[in-house]
Amino acid sequence: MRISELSRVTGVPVATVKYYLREGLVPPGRATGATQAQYDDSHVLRLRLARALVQVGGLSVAAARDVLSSLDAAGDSLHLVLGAAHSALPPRLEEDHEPTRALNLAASWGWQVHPEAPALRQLEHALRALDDVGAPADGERLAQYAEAAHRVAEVDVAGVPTTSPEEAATAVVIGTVLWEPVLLALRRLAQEAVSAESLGRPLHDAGSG
Amino acid sequence: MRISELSRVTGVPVATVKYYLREGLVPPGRATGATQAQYDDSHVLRLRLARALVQVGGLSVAAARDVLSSLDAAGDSLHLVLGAAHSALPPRLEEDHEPTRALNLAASWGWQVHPEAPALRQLEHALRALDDVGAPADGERLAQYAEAAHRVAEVDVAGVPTTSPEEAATAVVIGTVLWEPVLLALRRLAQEAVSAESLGRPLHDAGSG
DNA sequence: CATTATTAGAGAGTGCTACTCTCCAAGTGT
DNA sequence: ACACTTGGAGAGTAGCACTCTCTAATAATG
Repeated sequence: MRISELSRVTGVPVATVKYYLREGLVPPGRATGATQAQYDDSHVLRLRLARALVQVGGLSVAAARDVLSSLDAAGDSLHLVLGAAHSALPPRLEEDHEPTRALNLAASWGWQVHPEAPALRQLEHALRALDDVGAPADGERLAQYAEAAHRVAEVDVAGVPTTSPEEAATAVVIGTVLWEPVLLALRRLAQEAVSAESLGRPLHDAGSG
Repeated sequence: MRISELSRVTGVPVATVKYYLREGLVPPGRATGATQAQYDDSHVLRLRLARALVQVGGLSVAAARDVLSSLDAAGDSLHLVLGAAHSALPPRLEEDHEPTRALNLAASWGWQVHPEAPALRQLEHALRALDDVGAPADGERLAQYAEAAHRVAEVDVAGVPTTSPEEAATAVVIGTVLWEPVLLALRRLAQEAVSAESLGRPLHDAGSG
């Protein structure tokens, strides 16, 4: 197919497809002439994945490129793919501190993590932000969060197919990046539901009594 | 204190403090003249909260203003504060579909949610993105996620103080927006830990066998 | 073969956001 | 008195994700 059909099938504007092509999110089509190229189903899938990483996963175009290219070159290790995905995910921290607290917490839960893991710094950053705001994280709440996170992570890892390295790598990226918004949406939904039954009504009624 | 001290104490550049003042994230100081104003501890706290919402929570300046102002006018209902926080949180969806699947799921778990809840549309959007990418969400995984999300939400709601409406409202915002990155970081950390023990080693070894 | 539409590719332009800089009269500290 | 700081507002900047424009080459059609 040509670029206009690729655009029509995916719903991504032609100009944007060209932009993604230029930025390397999508590999070039098979050139059949100086001003002509052919695209196939793999381009369709790749473009959709790129689009989802950017629009749903919240990755910048540059970050999405990194993740997608790690996906190409990753028959070797799924850890590299996971690392690439983690490095690409927001938030992007400009100033970072030594993740001492985060390391201690991870150790206290028996989690074996690389000391340079971006998630460690993200956790440290988030914890310090809670301090600054006058609401430091308490251990109990953190432990509950950690347990929930661990449960989810187990599901994530269990969901990775062992059929082929390519499929596995793609599944890791999807599981890491695209399931994240699912988790956030579910948390917010659950907050609503829980607050409706345990906070909303009592507080509403308590207003006059 | 004057603006330069406010800046020094919080680590936010004077120019940025002025910008936040202009945008209404931080209330004006008590004017003592045409070119002089006094700020106090409440301004310090407010500035830190604004900064955290923007830099850690990922809110836009406009969204942070909305959340913070809902916080001011919310002795009435914590639901309004929660709703404001949820509406302000990314991702910002431009095109949205009817959240039929999300509604069904919520109902199937017995979650009572408002049909117009932003989180519903976010969930619907995320589910469709998974479809597009050729990896539709399976019910089992969703159920596991939902259970984890529900557990976290219960902790969130339980952590809201009942001392005063102001404190409660602030706690809701902090719990919703600033604990979100904590959860994400923990999930990524757990993914690393779990994948190291159950994916990494086997796959590494299997490379040659 | 003539004509019209489409295309690849690259450069430039746009709209938006979050700052950051510049100014200046008014006020402060010594 | 006089250098220095401040509040406030307007203008400028940088980065990002597109989006438009242009050109020569090709495809489609009669």
